[in-house]
Amino acid sequence: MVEKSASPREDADLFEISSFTPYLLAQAADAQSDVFSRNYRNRYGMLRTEWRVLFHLGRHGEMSAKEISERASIHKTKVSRAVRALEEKRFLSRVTNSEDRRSERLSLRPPGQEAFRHLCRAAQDYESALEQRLGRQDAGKLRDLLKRLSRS
Amino acid sequence: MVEKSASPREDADLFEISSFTPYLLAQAADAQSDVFSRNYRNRYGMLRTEWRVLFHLGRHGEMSAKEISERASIHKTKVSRAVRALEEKRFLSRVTNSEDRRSERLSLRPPGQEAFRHLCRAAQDYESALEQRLGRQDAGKLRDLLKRLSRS
DNA sequence: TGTTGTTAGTTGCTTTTGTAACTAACAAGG
DNA sequence: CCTTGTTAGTTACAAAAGCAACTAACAACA
Repeated sequence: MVEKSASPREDADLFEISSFTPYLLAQAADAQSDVFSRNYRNRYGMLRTEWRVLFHLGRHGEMSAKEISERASIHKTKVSRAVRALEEKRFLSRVTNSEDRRSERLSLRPPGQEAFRHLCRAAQDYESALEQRLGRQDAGKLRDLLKRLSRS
Repeated sequence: MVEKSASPREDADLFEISSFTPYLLAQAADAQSDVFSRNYRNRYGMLRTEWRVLFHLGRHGEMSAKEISERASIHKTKVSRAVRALEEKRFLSRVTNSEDRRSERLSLRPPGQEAFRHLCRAAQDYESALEQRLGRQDAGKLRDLLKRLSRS
């Protein structure tokens, strides 16, 4: 037993990518958004940004595109396109804000509210399944750690 | 104090998107890859998939595109494009496998090895900073949880 | 008013990703 | 040898994201 591996570098210099956090994050994010959002897309034909916008409008009520953009940290061009898509699906209505005619008050129409309720149920089911898988404690810990990471 | 909020839905039906795991994952993944990979891109002009491929070749030595694709769970078309880009930067060489001429043996050239070493150092620095921020215990816990999530 | 600077939102263009179809090489059986 | 089926890798096309430039509305002030 002279050599343990045929790796091209000394072990001291090696770094295991499979434990590299940004890599793990990307991997996990892909895996989970596949599980959830792909599913969701099939049902309502919505893209990820669209259901994020829907989520915010459903949860917090009438607001402007700017507010959504800030709250959700989504770039304004993405919000703009998502709003248009949701309007075309008749999920929301836009009314020019009379106080400041540059902006519009966005709000969910009944079909949008229905989709929001359905989305909430799906999200809750998803979280329950996750807690089953990771355990209640660890699922909570994960959310906590991810929140801390996002603030940077 | 009659109403606590002007939300359009009953609280019982509400679901807080800011605690929704797939959403938190996407947010955190974006934030962290910004911190790391954007930085890295500037230095070597590489995209995320490119340095992932580089990582695998540097760490495990000569292998085929197929093997990279399997080990790293990257779709073969992405690997194909990354390999071409790395070849154009003269970071790797491709030699047709004489055993099976459909595939090629890929290996890092000196500049690629240099980039790999630099990447390892940067990744280690990144992880150190993360451990400082989250604490050693929690950083480890995070990696552990993310690994469990990826297996699905 | 008119000028300058800022903000909300949209549009156009370029880069990147995802998907499906394709080529070339192989393998097994007739 | 000639099918038939499979595999490694590439290419072409469509969907999506990122970025910069643009329009319209506002605000402050000479």
